[in-house]
Amino acid sequence: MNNLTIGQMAKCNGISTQTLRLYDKMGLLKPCIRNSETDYRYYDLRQSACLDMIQYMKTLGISLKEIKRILDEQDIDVITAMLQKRLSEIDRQIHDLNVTKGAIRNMASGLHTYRSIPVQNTVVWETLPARLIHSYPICEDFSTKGNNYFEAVLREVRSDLISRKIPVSYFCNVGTTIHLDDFARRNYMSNRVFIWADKYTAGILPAETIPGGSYLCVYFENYRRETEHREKLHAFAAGVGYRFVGDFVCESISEFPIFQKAERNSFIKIQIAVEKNT
Amino acid sequence: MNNLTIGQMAKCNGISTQTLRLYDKMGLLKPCIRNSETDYRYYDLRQSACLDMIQYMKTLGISLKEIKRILDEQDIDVITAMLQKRLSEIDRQIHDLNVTKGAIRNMASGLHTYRSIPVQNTVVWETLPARLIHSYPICEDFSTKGNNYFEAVLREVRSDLISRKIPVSYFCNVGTTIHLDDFARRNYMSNRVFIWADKYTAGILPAETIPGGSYLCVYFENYRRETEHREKLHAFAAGVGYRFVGDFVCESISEFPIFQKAERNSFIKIQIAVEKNT
DNA sequence: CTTGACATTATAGTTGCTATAAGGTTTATG
DNA sequence: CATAAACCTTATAGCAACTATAATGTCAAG
Repeated sequence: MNNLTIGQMAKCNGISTQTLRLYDKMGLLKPCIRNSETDYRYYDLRQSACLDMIQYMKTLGISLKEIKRILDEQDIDVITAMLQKRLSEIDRQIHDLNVTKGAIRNMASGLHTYRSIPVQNTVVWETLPARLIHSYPICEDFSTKGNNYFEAVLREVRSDLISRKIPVSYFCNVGTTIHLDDFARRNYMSNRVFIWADKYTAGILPAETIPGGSYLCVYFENYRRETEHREKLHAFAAGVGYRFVGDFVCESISEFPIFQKAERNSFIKIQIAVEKNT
Repeated sequence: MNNLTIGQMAKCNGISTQTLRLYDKMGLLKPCIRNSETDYRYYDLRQSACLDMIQYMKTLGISLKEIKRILDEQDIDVITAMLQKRLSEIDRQIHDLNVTKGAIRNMASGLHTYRSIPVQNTVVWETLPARLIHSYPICEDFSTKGNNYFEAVLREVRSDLISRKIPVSYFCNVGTTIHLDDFARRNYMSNRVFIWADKYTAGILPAETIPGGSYLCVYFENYRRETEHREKLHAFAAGVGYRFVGDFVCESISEFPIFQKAERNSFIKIQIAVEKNT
């Protein structure tokens, strides 16, 4: 009958000639006729049915190798099993994409906070809601042991998250706390590193609560200035007659290695719960 | 201070040495020290911060090239714009995955029907619900013009679907109808090709209804036997005193180019609405 | 009979790695 | 101190599903 050249067949099916040649080479779809002198390929329009099937399986996310296997084996059980497998893969992909969406929103909101914060390097008073965290107990003075040591601790936390299959994005807003009494005595010994909890991580790690209430906070941009700003909290509280009623919290709102590749550079918010002296 | 070899740095960050070398070559992260004699790379643990950022952006689905651009440009606006773009990409991906899920379920149910259908090549009586379709008017007698001609029509439908950004999966269960009067007169002229409508396609193409009711149906496996089975419908209806009250519908339930690469090979259900003669 | 459109093969490029080869360096052990 | 194990270096190829290009051969129309 009227056979089609590779170009015509490609046009009819909305694919490229290269793709048809690839399918031929892979054994997915051979042209029904091959001119033995010129090596030209000639297709029957009815072979489009096979191309339809291939394209369809491709939209299901099946690899060409698997498609070939399916076309070769001709077993409905194999197809059914493959469809089920693909279905659960898709569910996982959708789940992952939703997690990623959360991570992106989180990063965007950190950047937004950074740009819209009115005052940096100054004590501000905020009412904060109760928040959930997952914490890793430690007992280190980062201000004397140094930034390098902090990184080492972070590496351990990160490994733990990965081993628990928690997306690394949760690692992007890490915080530390200092026990109330230690902070009051200016003994700046961090007692835990934490990440924020949400409904997804709550099922994987046990969560603790940072209570809500009145907080004194300072927003600033460099870890090295943490000591300086902690003193501001002390001075402010003393000045207005507040006392500390909760652990000191140091929270990384946004990371900026973009501005300094050599070491961690965060936009930081330190905070401590206070009450009026009675 | 204490610098790390590429292997130690890789281990700390849970990535391979090859990946670190790649990042170096791409300019994403250069080791802080390079021995000019041995070319050995030495990293500072604090450079992990940059790796964290890279890994984080990777989980957002950003390409290494883009990540490099972001690290180089150091512009928060660029980052924010990128995050927004990525967010809408993800929404589209989730949408597409849901469409794919529907397509897989559809294929699986076709295969299931094929395997669980009790009787093939025999007239059965079914009560069918009303169904929505999108149709392409034609005026062709495939039984004389041939299978090849049918393919040509299908190619046009397919192109139209693609141009309207309807997933090709909808093309996988295509059907044809013959007008009631033509069928009754044994004038087997197809008046339309259709695909099934759903909530997704309904917003893109105008939908028509195939009415519900009592149908005489035949399930069979080869297009070539359609004429033969149409006669069975005529004979059965005449035998039990039914008359045709709706268009003849030929529906492809499942495609099997797997069993015959040279041409279309479907599991087919033909059906026509009937009522008892009064 | 030439011209332009089409066909052929072979090769390289895309992405973000991983794997391997062939060779040099460091460190630990006997 | 010699040697081996463990590490480092560069360069190259492989993955998947194409796309792009080059160099060459064939076909149909004017």
